[in-house]
Amino acid sequence: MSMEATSPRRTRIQQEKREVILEAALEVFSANGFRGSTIDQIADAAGMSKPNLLYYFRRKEDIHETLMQRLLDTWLAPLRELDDIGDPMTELRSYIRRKLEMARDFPRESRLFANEILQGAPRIISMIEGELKSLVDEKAEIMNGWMRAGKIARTDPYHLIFSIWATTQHYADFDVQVRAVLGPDRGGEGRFEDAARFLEQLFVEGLRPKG
Amino acid sequence: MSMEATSPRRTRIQQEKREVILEAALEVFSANGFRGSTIDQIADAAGMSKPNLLYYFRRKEDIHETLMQRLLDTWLAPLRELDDIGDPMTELRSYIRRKLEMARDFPRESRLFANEILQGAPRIISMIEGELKSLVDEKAEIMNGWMRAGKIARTDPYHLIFSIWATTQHYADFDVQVRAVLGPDRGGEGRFEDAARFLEQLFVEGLRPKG
DNA sequence: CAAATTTTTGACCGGTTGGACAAACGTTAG
DNA sequence: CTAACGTTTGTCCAACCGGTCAAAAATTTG
Repeated sequence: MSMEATSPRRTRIQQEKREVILEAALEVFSANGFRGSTIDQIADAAGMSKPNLLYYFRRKEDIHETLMQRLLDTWLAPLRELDDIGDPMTELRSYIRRKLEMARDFPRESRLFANEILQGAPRIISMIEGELKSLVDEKAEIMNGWMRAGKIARTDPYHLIFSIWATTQHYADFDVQVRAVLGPDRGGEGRFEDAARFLEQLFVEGLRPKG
Repeated sequence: MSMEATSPRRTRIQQEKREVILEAALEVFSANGFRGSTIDQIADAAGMSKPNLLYYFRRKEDIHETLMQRLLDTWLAPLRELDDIGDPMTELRSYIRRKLEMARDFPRESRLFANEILQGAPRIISMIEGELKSLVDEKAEIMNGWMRAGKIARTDPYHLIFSIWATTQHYADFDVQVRAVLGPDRGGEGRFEDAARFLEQLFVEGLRPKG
């Protein structure tokens, strides 16, 4: 008599297999997009049959939805850590570094997110307008404080956040292009070190408060 | 007896209809991606039947390929215009402005390109490794000259170009997110003006040569 | 005009895809 | 052991999708 409306209450096997499926789905979705991926591909990658996979997730969309919900949490974690306790410029440099590390260590998550936004964010628009916007509003207010205190240059905190997102995620989402342009010699793992150095210089100098 | 191997030699109707199809395909592909788009959708948007569309483009891939070839040319035009005749900082500011204008005026083209790169650029990897890389190499060398002459700060010209691409294209590719975060008041057309002001400040201050 | 050529369409086809289903298999508790 | 429950799979289906084809309609050419 297990009603799953209130709490899922899942078996040990169900928990494990769902994790396996989500990992496989992340791989497939991030590489091919939602419509470009098939349940068979995900089932293959998860090492099980298609009907078996559909026993754990009733519909293809359910997998994607679960993935996106978890994604936003981990994806916004770096921004959540930014607060006005420490030195402003140090806080910003840490944020940029953490965001770049996420692009390096979790490129599939970044591409999954980019794919969704590119398609108009049909499945997560409410999360964007709600949770994400609130967080950005909150952090933008902190930055406004830093500007009033003369700790960083006066500028638009929203576009500052956008530019940090854009420049860091670029190394995950446009990885193919980055590696192709840098060539075999400079396109190796060291490219993230180079990017970190460049971005630190750009933002630190770009936000240095006017004397 | 028209062999189209050497030169296409197309009818007036063929030229016109092919343009209509490409315009419709740009709309559909940029919104849904290649695999997410159907020939029927494109035919509908072009105001003709599917077999009729297939009379002008034999395969779905042919439409996409034609679109991508044209795209790269117009997309790289702003970078092509950058040269070392004028003042370095003025050149860079113009480049950023032009690139941002492209994101504003041709968002579909930007999203089509982003979609392709996200999927690993399967259909245009050769153009990226060839034409695009050559152009970037050439312009990076110009920037190196500016740095040696002390006109702009010493930094990595490749990552500088990446950061300009990333920040400007962000306003086309992540448009939904940008508008949602800025909200109804600040998310209107004025967001491009705000972005232009912010980016100008960031890059001009960030690249100011050390005295 | 009439013949030749180009354009358009309805009908159709084979392959793929998301998903349903019942039956088989495995596991656990009494 | 056996009944109950959880897991797995083979089979099937309807919808969709890219593409073909023959024939009709429109246009161009002589």
